[in-house]
Amino acid sequence: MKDDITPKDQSRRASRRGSGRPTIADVAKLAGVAAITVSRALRDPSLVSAELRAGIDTAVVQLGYAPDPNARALASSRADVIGVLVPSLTNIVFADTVRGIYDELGDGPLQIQMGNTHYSPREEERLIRMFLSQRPSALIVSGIDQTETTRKLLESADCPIVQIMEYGDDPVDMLVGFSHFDGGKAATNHLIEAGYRRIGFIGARMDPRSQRRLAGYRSALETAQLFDPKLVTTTLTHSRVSLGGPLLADALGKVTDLDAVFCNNDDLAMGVLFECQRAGIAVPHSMAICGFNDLDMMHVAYPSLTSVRTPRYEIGRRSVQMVLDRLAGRPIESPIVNLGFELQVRESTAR
Amino acid sequence: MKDDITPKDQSRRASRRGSGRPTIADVAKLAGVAAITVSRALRDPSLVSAELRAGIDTAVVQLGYAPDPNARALASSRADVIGVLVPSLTNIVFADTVRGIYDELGDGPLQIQMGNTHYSPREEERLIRMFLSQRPSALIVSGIDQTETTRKLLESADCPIVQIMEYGDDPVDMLVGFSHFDGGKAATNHLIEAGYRRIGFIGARMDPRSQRRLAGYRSALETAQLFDPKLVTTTLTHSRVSLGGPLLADALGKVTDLDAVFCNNDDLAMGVLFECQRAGIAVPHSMAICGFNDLDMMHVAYPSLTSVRTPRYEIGRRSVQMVLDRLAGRPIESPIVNLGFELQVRESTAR
DNA sequence: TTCCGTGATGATAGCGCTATCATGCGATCA
DNA sequence: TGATCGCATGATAGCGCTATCATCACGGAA
Repeated sequence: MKDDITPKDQSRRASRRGSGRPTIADVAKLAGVAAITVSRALRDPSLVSAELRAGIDTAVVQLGYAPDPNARALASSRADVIGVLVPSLTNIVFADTVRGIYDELGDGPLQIQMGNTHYSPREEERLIRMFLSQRPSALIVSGIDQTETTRKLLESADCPIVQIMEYGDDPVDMLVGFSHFDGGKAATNHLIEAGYRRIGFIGARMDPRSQRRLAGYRSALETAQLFDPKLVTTTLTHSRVSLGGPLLADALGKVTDLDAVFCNNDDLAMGVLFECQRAGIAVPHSMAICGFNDLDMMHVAYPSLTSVRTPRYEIGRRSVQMVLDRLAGRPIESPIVNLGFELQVRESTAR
Repeated sequence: MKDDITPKDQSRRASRRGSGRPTIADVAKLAGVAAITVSRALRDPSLVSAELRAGIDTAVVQLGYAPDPNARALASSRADVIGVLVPSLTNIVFADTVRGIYDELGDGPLQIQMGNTHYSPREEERLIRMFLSQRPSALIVSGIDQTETTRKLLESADCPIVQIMEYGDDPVDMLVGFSHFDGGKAATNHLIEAGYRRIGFIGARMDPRSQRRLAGYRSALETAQLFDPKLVTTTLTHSRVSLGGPLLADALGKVTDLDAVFCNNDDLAMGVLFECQRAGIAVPHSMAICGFNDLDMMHVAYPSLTSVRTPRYEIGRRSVQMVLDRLAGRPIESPIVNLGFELQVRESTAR
């Protein structure tokens, strides 16, 4: 067993470098064709006759050959990588979207390179520069509020770009999302129609999407002549369930007759619910609660919580579809896709 | 504005291929040194004299040069990429861990390539093969239950490997995690000590870690002579808050005098709490609830929920530290790190 | 003085793959 | 029948970078 060196090992051993793994040249030799033919057979079998293809496939299996993505990327100046930029990895909203992206990509050749911007436009710019140096096949970025420099970088990148999560009319290239303004407005209108009059807004980490939801909330209240700046309670710290209670307390400190809250997201809504339970505030009679995103927990909470269902997972899938269509040269129906949202009315807002 | 072609563009235009971006050769020419010197200055400035370094840095900035990671990987047969394999992207446990990994890597040269195994060992094997074809700098994989083939693949990979999330004495290379068996046992012992006697187990998607928590639960109950197979209620579907209620109902159908449940994770525990509220079951008097992981929501729930706090984020950071130490040739204190857990006793288990 | 070691720099030759152009061959057309 | 075309295959030359070895200047030891 100790001298079982294969011929390949020996030839490799003589060379100075190399990985020891079979290369396209090894496959070519075994199959009795030129390396370039193997390359073609692997990338697009229709370019090679059936006989050669069979021989090549056999050789590939026999050697356990796997193409080197780095060599491929260098030679073709195009990496089989999609860069994905999200502001947070732990925010379930983006986690769902990223899951949609992975699912839609399946076990195809495209890999994902993920970047976490931590809600920082500067960090986003740095990551985009870094990603572009790899010549990705496409870039998927969150939001539409890039810095001017970032936008120029994206515009001059020669690959498909998809901006996700938001709706807007001036994407760098393609866009898929929904209107946060409309979502905030719809939720607030629902509370108004349900008969609530002192409707607060509770928000954490006021990123651009949160700001737009707030703007929608404000627009609805102003139309109904119910807006009051004191109704708005926000903080810059990142959102979490345990922030809901303190923010509600803040809000009640400013507006004692508060009878409803539109929470910037479901975590806060859940925290508000717990705080109400603890403080003995009846939901929905004394306090209505509406969340945003409609996470799974919302419909089982007691009382069940009204929320705005957002198409997070679908956004991920759709963005990849658009990228794949573009890469395959297929026509894109529309470069701007609005996937909408759906208000889920439940016990927490039924007076 | 239409004829503003720079000299670089013109020379590039003459060549058949190329990206149009400045290369190391451009920097070298501008700085008046050889390409290899630029390469050295970029990778390890101490190899190059201060004067040359200054000139090179200037040229880099002036040209906006960024190294091509693909070319680098090809030439050095080592990509600046760490492969990370997790079973789920939306499970907050892994999201926290991945966040720790990203945070510890910071803006260093190493990138992350993430793979989602969907709790499938076969998929894990496929992804590891794919990752290895890139010659990653390191691999971080979840759990210790790889297939035999996968384990061999990992053992023969010539890069650091860290298995995370679990504790065991036979890692492929390095390991950082904690004992799920002990966690399950500690939680169950707490319930026993608190005076509960009919303690159920509720679990979803019984992956290996869940199985070990169940084994810990069972061990504790058997020691106390309280075990009864009917106490265990599990399902294979993936865990979510809305599964807690139905599972509790199942459990109560089998064991009418159930007085406590140890939930496989916090989502289920939260679902169980809501179901109790809805069904009018007093927590903790008639039903104790204990979760696992101690997500943020647990301590603000009403009543607050007992849980086992797990070092998810820290596992991510530590795994990267171990990888970086190894890559830098620094000594590793111990290849096996047990980060432990901490039982957080709250209202939901205080009879 | 001679020699060798050391450290900085350079020349060369790939890494494994693919873009590009060249070749050969049979089919098609006037 | 010869010109022409399309198609399958091959030869060649890089993609942008780094491993390896070569070179050179300098300083200290013998």
